[in-house]
Amino acid sequence: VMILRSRFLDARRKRRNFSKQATEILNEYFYSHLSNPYPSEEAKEELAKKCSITVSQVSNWFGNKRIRYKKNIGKFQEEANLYAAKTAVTAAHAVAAAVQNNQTNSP
Amino acid sequence: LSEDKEAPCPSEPNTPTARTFDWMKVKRNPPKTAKVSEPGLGSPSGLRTNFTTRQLTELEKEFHFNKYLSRARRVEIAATLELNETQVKIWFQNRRMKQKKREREGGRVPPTPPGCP
DNA sequence: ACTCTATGATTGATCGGCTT
DNA sequence: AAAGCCGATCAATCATAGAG
Repeated sequence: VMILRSRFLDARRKRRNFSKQATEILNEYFYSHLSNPYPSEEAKEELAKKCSITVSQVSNWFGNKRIRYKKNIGKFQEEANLYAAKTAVTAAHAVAAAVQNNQTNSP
Repeated sequence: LSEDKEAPCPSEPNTPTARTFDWMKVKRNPPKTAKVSEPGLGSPSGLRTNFTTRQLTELEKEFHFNKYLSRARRVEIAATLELNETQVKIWFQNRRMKQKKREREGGRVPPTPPGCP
């Protein structure tokens, strides 16, 4: 029975927490998209690059975050308010800037 | 300014931030492992089946032989390992996804990157 | 040093969409 | 109409890193 556990004991063993900065970026995205925290493949790639982690790790992070968030919304209330206030506006401005930048550009 | 498009708030129209969106309400149906018409076998409970080492070893062996299973082969495997055909089918599906994920992300980087004490 | 919580990864199984 | 596959996700769990 216990030997059945030895089935794994592989990668899952040596785990490293992401850098404080990476977590910051992921949380900013999560809370600024709380209405629909499902980044597209492209968004995941971008986040992965910014965080210096793999796309799979980004997927794992969002998967865990979503499940754990809805499991106990109250526990994340503070964090939610913190990031929502800090990034919501910034995100909107970023989008506007991107659109404008896209228009004035012609490669 | 205009508001966003989504705002499914059933109750509690209050709360400045952190509203309840529908993705937070998503609930998955419990696993239907085993058939109701097949008594005495497997586990009718809606619990996640824990595959034994023997089962995993056999499945893995078969996978290396064929990435895809034929109906006949699936029936054989299922009988031998005491699993549903569905479980075997799903296992192969997940295994293929896992394989693809590895190939995609196996873009070596661990040869000599960070510390190696 | 130890107990308890936070967190990354794994995986059997589900959901929706598309193909055969 | 039905069954299989894909891609994404869920949900429970494992094992470890970190807080107290």
